Amino acid sequence: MPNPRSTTRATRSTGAVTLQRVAEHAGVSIATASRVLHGGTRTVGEELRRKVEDAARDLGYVSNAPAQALARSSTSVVGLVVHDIADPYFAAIAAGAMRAAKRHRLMVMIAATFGDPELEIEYVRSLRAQRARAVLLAGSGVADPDLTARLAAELDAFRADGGRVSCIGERGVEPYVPLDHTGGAERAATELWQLGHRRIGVVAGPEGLVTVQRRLAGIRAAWSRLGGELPDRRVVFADFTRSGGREAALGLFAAEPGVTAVLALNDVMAAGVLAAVQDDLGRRVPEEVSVVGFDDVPFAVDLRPSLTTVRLPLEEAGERAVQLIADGASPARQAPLGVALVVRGSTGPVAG
Amino acid sequence: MPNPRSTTRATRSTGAVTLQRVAEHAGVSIATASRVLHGGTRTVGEELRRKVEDAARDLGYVSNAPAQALARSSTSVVGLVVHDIADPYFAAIAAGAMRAAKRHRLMVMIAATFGDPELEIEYVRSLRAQRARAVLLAGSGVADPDLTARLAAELDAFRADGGRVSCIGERGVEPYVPLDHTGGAERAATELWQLGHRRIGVVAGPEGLVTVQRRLAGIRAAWSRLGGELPDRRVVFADFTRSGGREAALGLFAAEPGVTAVLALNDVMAAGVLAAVQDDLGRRVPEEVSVVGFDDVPFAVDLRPSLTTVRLPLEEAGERAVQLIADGASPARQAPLGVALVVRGSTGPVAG
DNA sequence: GGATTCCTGGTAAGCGCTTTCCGCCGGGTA
DNA sequence: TACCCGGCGGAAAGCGCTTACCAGGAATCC
Repeated sequence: MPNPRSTTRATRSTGAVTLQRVAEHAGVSIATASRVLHGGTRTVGEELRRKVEDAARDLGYVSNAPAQALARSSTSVVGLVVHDIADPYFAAIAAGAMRAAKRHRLMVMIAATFGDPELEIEYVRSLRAQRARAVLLAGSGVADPDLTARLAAELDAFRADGGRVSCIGERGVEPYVPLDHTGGAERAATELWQLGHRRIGVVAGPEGLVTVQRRLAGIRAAWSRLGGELPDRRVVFADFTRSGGREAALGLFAAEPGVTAVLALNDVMAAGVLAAVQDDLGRRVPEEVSVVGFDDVPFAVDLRPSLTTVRLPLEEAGERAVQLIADGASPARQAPLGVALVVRGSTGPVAG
Repeated sequence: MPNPRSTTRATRSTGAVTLQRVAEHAGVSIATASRVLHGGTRTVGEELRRKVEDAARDLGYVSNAPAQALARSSTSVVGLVVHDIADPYFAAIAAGAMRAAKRHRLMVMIAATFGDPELEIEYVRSLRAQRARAVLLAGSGVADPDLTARLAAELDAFRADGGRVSCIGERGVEPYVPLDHTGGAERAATELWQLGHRRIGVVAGPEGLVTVQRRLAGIRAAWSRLGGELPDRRVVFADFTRSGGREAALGLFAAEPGVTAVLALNDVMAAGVLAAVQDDLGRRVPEEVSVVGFDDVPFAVDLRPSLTTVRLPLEEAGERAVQLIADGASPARQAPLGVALVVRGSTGPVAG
């Protein structure tokens, strides 16, 4: 008896219903049982089919996914790698992904890196060990050649093992769901310019993140096109969190009190900025200071004043990313998802 | 050649590094290789150990989790069943769970039921097929005997197959992480009473949810203990969403304009209530109407006025639930996690 | 009418790993 | 010197499932 658990298993014999048992119960070969229950390409006669189905029902058969995975060398699991699932940005993406996964009868395994790129690599590796059907990278990468290369190597290995890969936002990985960070940022900056703001500040996320760099580039591009100035001291980097936003805003206004508008690179930070400006600094929004966010997470509309922000169709992005993976084919470039500036109460014309 | 993929695999022979290959490369038996790489109980001599490790590294070996799962009949996957991962309540629980999972080197598979109890059962079944090590039920159940029984049956089957189960909040499933919904609700209601409110309204979630019933029971208990009245028409049920909260509040005030305070049964609904009261109805909070939420999700503090709410330690609950599962032992009853009323700006004394 | 297809059911060879034996070897012990 | 014991390596039997291949029987074709 090579496997000691077989003893154990005999004890709870009711629990471990195998295909074998079903086949015996139905009086057919296990090949036939397999064909009926896991639908191969072959047809099975009406009578036997019935018998097998009845037996499976009677015994309460549930297939053994690992065994199937081993035999078929493929699973129905997709891995989703995010920075932090409690962040509404990633939660929205995950929700979309899970919705699509349900349609495709896939299970979603989520791994949170908490911003650590090493962990991201480790998780891809782990997903490879799981023989996940695909991995979906949701978070922005960092602009580090070494890390990028190591991740790429891991992804290649994953693909070599037959897995698919997709990601949200451009990241040097194909296929991906395009997200126009730059364009959205340009639009936001342009809006501010049109409202008459000339001295704006930027509350940015971690400097290394590609997403941050893109959004920042969009702002810079728009600003210089319009003829404005954006000195480095008006751009402050912090964590992509509420307190990061609050502290960054405080720092920004301490150094540059004359700023009339601040662009936060995501809504969570914007919430912090709003708190800093109104509660800590006692300035009114939007009369004295305008604030713009990014992402349009669900609570943006509930901030006071409600937040003007760049809407990113996050749920849809999540869905698409899964489709990309599931549809087997076409890593065909798709139309970028529409980003739009949602103008709400936190922005207004610059004070006379 | 029984398996057609073996042909395919031969093609990508670089990708599929098996233990077998590692063993050959190292010049040892696969038993030894297994012992070195997957740490059995037996010791392996220094020299061979080295050889195996080198071979594994050179070849880029990654173990095949499904194969291991089959051989050991156990995995390192835990399933987490939530209603909706985009809801900050569940996102927080998930974040905690994933943090703990990382410590225990477990992978988390998340399934979203979108409130459908049938789906919940289906997912438990699916997790059973995956031979998940455990399943963690995060959402509230519905108070339906049939559904409850069927879920219980599925969970028993899961356990019979060797899986563990735990859940957040009492649900007739052991072990569980106690969450004092009732006590929290009592505290919130009491606070309102002490502020002088006598005519309060409740904006509740779906009537069938056990959590909703508990919270409601807490409010009713406190209210009747204090000597107040809470007629049914001042309790309105709706979806646990922002728009559910908004519409419910609108309905509540249409029927009972004299209400001076409303208790929303979660913060997301409270955001909707705040919008309805201030924007749609034009009443001031807290001067004319006080609003209390539940859960203390991250954005509660950013609502205007910032939301008075009952804090539930959600992340911690998620962590504990995973620990319960991982610690093998002790389904010992633990001290309930502390709930606390966080008084902020949305509540005030009843208008003279 | 005999040979060829089809169709459908069964047999059995793996998928990649774990773990039980078994055997060998060196060192105590009697 | 004979014997036993502890350590360490390997052979091999599965874990539960899929599927190529085979084998009859019925239907089809000259």
